[in-house]
Amino acid sequence: MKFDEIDIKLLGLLQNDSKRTTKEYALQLNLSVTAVYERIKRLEKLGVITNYVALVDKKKVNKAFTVLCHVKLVQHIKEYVLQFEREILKLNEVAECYHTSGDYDYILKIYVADMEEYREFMITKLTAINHIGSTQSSFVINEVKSTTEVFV
Amino acid sequence: MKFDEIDIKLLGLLQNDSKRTTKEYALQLNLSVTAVYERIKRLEKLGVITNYVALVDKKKVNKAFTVLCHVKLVQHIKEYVLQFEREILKLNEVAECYHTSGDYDYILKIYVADMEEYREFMITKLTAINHIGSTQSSFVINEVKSTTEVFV
DNA sequence: CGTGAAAACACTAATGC
DNA sequence: GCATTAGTGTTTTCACG
Repeated sequence: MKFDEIDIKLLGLLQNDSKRTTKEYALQLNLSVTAVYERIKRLEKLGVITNYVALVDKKKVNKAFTVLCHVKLVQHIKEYVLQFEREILKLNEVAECYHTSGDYDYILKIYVADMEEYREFMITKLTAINHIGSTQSSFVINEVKSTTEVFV
Repeated sequence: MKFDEIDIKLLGLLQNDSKRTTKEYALQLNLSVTAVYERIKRLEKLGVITNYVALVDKKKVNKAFTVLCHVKLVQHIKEYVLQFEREILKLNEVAECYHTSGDYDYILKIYVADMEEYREFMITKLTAINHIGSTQSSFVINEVKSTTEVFV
């Protein structure tokens, strides 16, 4: 897939604010409205842009307590892996879950209200999943950087 | 701040797809177009919805190699912390950076094309920052779950 | 890629429930 | 706080040059 300078700039703009008008993007890119419109449609059709979403302030909805939790399974049997992953998908508190190399098997990003809610989550939901060997929770002290933008 | 059931449903809808028409949301919520419109405006004004963005498929833009990098500083002096954080903000490859409790000081999410680009990033950009004690890279084998939604 | 025109939608406002 | 209606102005969308 080939992207020129304009595509890359446009992706940058759309990844930071998708609610502006095509006219505004056109002005910034020194193009006509249709040209921009067609580029956007092309990026959508190609699947480069997967969707458009609203971003929510965690503090305003009382989910400002972020935890990065490292999980190790007791064994790496396919059955255990699949079951763990299936269960994780059901947990709304888990925003992200990555199967990783290194000391732990999985790294999860979890949004809850506070420590109490996290405790509750750990006891009743996370460790309720079978085959978990150990967990190590890293509490987020400060969000230095947090962007959804993939820099092309 | 108070949110009723409808607000919560609406936030869920908008966090998953913000490009639908007010009419469509109205239908799903069994409300009129104006009612939904006013709720959205209220959520925006209150700062609950911070902005709207396009999400990009990392694979399609050749940034599918995700690394979670754990960073430890040599010392936790304010000056070192601030300098590190200031430098991190400049690195486009770093999508997220959290100051955390636990064994490491920071956990970073990094998007690059492949291992080679990661190596280059480590050498020329990350470890070029002063006061870094040690790093530990966890490579993402599989993205089990990845959502921008904050579950209210 | 640009122009121009029609269709769809966002937005505002007023009335009444 | 919501439904309905009506009206205006933008924006999206698309045929065509």
